[in-house]
Amino acid sequence: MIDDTLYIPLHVQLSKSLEEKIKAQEFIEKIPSERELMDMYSVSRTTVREAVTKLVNDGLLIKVHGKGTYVNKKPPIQEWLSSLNSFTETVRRMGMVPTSKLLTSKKLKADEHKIGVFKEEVLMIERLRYADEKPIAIERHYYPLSIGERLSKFNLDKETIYDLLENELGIVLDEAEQYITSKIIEEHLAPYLEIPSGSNVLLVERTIVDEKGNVVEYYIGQYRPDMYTFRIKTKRNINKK
Amino acid sequence: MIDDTLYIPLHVQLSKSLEEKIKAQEFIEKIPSERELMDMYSVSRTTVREAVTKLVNDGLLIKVHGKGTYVNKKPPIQEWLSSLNSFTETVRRMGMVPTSKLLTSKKLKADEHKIGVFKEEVLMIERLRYADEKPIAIERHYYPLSIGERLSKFNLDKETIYDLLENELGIVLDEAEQYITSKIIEEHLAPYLEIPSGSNVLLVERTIVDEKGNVVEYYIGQYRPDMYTFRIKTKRNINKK
DNA sequence: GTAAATTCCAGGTATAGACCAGTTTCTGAG
DNA sequence: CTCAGAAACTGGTCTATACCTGGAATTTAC
Repeated sequence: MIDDTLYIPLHVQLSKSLEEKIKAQEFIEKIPSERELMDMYSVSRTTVREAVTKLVNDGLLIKVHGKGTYVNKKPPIQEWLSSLNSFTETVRRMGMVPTSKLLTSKKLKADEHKIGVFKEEVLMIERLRYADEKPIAIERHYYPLSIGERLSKFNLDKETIYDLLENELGIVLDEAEQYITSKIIEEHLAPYLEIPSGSNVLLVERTIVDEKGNVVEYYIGQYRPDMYTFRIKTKRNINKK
Repeated sequence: MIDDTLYIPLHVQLSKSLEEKIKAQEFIEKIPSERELMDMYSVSRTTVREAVTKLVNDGLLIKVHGKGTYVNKKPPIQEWLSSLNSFTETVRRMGMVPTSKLLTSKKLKADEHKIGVFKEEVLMIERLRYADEKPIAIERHYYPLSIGERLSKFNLDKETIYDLLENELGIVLDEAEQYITSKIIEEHLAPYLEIPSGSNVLLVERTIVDEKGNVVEYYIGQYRPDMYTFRIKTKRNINKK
């Protein structure tokens, strides 16, 4: 079950194994106690706790002192909003496989979509996003042409856009301002997400700027609320003095 | 420096001590090695690592294998209950007048609803929130009785609860974890928000803990999505070199 | 019968010690 | 003098052990 001849740390192997069993519904509500896991996998309690702590931080498990460790039944995908993450990163961290399908990629006059942040032409990229082959969201990215033209040379089905921006185009994503609300899905998009038209979606609107304050991206995402939750952890006094 | 006669766990004390020193610029770039910290504080390496790991997760420190642990010079922006949480403040900033109507205030057994967030009885406060006399949200706050009984002596139609908690009751709100998603409104609440039953609402779920990790509040808010948007400003966390 | 005490099992904290894996620095052979 | 290689750092992994606190069931006392 766990192989210590591999180079992979035991707590990582254990963590993955637990994650698979959770997804496979082998643990429905409660997972075995830490001491039981010690025996089951023949590792020390420290290793068990390290593996479990990882899954707790990822939001998959919830520990209750004196009772046990439980499977979190909230929607499977939770986006961590205290740092700027992409769909790809988020889905992957939840132990699922993210994929994309490119729907549209075209130039637009900035005023067509009433996008105040851009003045001239923009490139609009529309993608359908999947997690484990289930459609989760429709995302629309808008870029100034200077960025968009370089971006459109890549395979946007495979690549994660933010990696491309940062690593291939050398653009630094610095700050983002996001709005989250909910609305009725745009009629023609309902079939893509495999939900009835008239359903509600989570709407995310985002503007990203670089270090100099230039708008790098404007983004609109529509997410299935039964599959996606935004998660925010805040702590006081970190930057306050 | 560290007192093990207190009830506070050593790794928490150490973590706080390090956090203070980081903020006080006592560690400018690199913090002492784990083995040095062991000697400085007379604790085991496990304890040191636990304390450091916490600060790494919070984004204050960055570990580099073989080199050392460094102070993150771009700590993530973490908005507290400013734009994101305080209904009162948010509405006021939009130039509207926030008001409240107390719907319910009663004691409940804790066990029906939640897994282990509360152990004993709780006080539940249910309020209808208005902006310029239009109903916007229904909020439910749950408090342990020790807090709830003191809280219920105040006029909850007028006061903002978080001000009361901090300024009147002297309770320190330290960390909050929140989930934002969307769902169908609870049938009986639809008339309060003046929307058709079956409408979608923005759902916010939140747990706030104090410095020792005790749960101070559990909260559920249901917002009219046509009237309310959550705004979050984030900075990309750079975990590289 | 019911309430208090006991016991067991859960996670929480903490120690000491061993060894592994990158990185830098020192050192000695050529 | 150069530079390979050892030594001496760093964090990373892992074991074994001990005792604490919280929750719940069971036993015991009244």
